[in-house]
Amino acid sequence: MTRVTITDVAMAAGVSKTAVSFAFNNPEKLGHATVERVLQVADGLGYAPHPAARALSLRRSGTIGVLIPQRLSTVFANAFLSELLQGLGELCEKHDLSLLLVPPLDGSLEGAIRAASVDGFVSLGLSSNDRALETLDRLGIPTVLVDADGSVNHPTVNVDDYGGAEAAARHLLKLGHRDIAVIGLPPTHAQVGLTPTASRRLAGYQAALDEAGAPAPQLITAGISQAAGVRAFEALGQGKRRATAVLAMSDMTAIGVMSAAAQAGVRVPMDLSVVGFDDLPVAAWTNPALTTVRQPIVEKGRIAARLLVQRLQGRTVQSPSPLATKLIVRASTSKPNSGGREEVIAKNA
Amino acid sequence: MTRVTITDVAMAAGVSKTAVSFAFNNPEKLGHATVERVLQVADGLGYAPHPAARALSLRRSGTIGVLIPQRLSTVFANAFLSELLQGLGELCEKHDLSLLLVPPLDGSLEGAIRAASVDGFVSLGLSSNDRALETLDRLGIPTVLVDADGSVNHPTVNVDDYGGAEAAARHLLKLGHRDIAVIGLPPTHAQVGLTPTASRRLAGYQAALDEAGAPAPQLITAGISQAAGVRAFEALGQGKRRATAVLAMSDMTAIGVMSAAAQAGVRVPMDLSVVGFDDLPVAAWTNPALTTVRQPIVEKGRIAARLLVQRLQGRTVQSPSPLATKLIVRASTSKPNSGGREEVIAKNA
DNA sequence: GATCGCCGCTAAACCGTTTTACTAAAGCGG
DNA sequence: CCGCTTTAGTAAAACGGTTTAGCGGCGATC
Repeated sequence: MTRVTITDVAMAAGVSKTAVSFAFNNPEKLGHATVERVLQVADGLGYAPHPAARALSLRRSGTIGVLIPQRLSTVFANAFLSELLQGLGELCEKHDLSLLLVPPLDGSLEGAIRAASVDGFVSLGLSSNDRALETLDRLGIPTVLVDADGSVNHPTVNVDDYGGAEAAARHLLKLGHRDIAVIGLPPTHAQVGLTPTASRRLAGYQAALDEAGAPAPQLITAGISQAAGVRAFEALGQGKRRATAVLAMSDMTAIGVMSAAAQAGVRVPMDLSVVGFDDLPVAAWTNPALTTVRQPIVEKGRIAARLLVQRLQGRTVQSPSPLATKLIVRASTSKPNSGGREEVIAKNA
Repeated sequence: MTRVTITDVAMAAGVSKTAVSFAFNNPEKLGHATVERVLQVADGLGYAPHPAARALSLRRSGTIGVLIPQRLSTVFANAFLSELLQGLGELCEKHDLSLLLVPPLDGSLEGAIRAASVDGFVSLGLSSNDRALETLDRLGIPTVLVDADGSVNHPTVNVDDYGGAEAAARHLLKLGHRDIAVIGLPPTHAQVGLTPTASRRLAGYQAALDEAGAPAPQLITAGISQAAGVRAFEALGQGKRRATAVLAMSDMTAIGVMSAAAQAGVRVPMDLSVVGFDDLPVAAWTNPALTTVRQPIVEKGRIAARLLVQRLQGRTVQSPSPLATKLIVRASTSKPNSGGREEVIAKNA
């Protein structure tokens, strides 16, 4: 039992392949009666055009790829991608496009790129020297960058990472913190240095600290996951002068820090203030609710998809200016030592 | 500037197309020197085989589709899919497969199915009478069902929804609740009745209530999202006899109920007990932490992917027995009126 | 009454791979 | 030096669609 092809339909309807193709795609080129009959026969046989054959002939697949620099099990543990896909999905559905998730294949993003049958890519967090970008250019596949360095070749969607980070650090400084730890995003797959996002945020933190004459922060490089936050909390303890506040570059990391803190009997925010980044939905539900920097992730996805669709339609597009970020102050930050262990115990007694 | 094809490489290397193909796929059929030269030339030209052409010729695309019965922006608002994709992704990466997200195109899942260039499908929450299933059968695409009715044609991965629901209801009954509301999942796209999952859970709730001789629950049909939970909470208020406990079929819905409750000054669990379903990571972080039924979503994804891969390799596979669910008791449930508003106020006074 | 244009349809080329069947040359034992 | 088997490579036929160029027939035009 093999798949029914256009030839089968043509024979069954007593017409040529061309006629069948026209019946579906250019019905006005055929007599009304013929169209009717062909469609009837096709339906009866359960015919559906072979997607790959169609893609080969049309030179388009109706699919856009999402280039993901890490393993799916890692990256889906963070709601960031979910949010982005909401935005991407919204536009894709509007334009009848499918979404292909493209993680590194066999450890290599470049291989995955070559193997993906897509009309264009939305690529996440690639720095401008990434070899994957080079591959994209050589293949000439339209691409929109998200969370990347500015690029001449490709439109790029970014948020104001620098400003958001600066606001977060200033918030802590204003509360009176001096000893601050920064938990950085680790380099992703085959990335030489920091991700573009991470380095912009780091610069923002640094600027605020410098401005206030605060000492250099303890820099901890952890992952993007909750588990990474736990590890980061442990690293925190080892410093001679324990930081009173933590700036995390992702909400999930911040959550990991908070849960590890709770485990260790360190109270947030009394003993340790924690600031996240992203403002994922979950940030509002944690206990205490997380102070964090909001970035419009869904909107980022929408814009990226819109830009890509426009490029696919042949229009030339420009990178939008960075989207605004905003500090959302909730309950995970307070003045340092605003109720240390002893103090709390005393109160309860 | 057009894409470089196998013919270009062949000409540049002074060999036939066949030789180029062999150099990549059957190097042992060629002389060592030739292979070397061809690969060199190909690399120099930046050649990558056209995925669609390859798929057409090989009769496989190296992609598996995830059939999603709702819009991406809806379904990604719930971490359920993220979890499932972690499991699916894990196995796909191991087997060098990509994942294509296939939501209803233009409102129709069937159209999306026909247009998708995939080797197989993992399909979510389709009931056995869904027309999409019929389409899959006619096209003869290997499919594994998740959260579906048992099917003769396709292996199916399910969890013990009935048992989990029963345990949840019993928990509330044991605490002393009698007036219980059930918040059901709504029918998904083009679904005639409840989703298979929803009806199994409903049966489980019902069985426990019947067994205890409790009155029939107030049945509220809301969505899967947090917003749906908020709506459900409002519907709750309208009944003459206000329920003292809520059984939600999804953690996100439960969270929506809790936040709406907080907004309305109704305290959880003192005034209202809430039980979720899924045990998404977020359930542990809410305030109060959510009592819920745990199901192994990641594992479900892994198993579904493994089954599909085996089918693709030509092996015949059997549906595994339903995976265990487990009630996780946290802080969102307690005895009814265990501290009603008045009581609390009195205490504080 | 020949010509023009239009309608309805088809043959054949093309998209870019893989693979089967075949050939020319080389190696080798007798 | 002659047949026989490898070896190294190629031509051509798939795979299943779309699209271009063209062809016969027929009513309207001059």
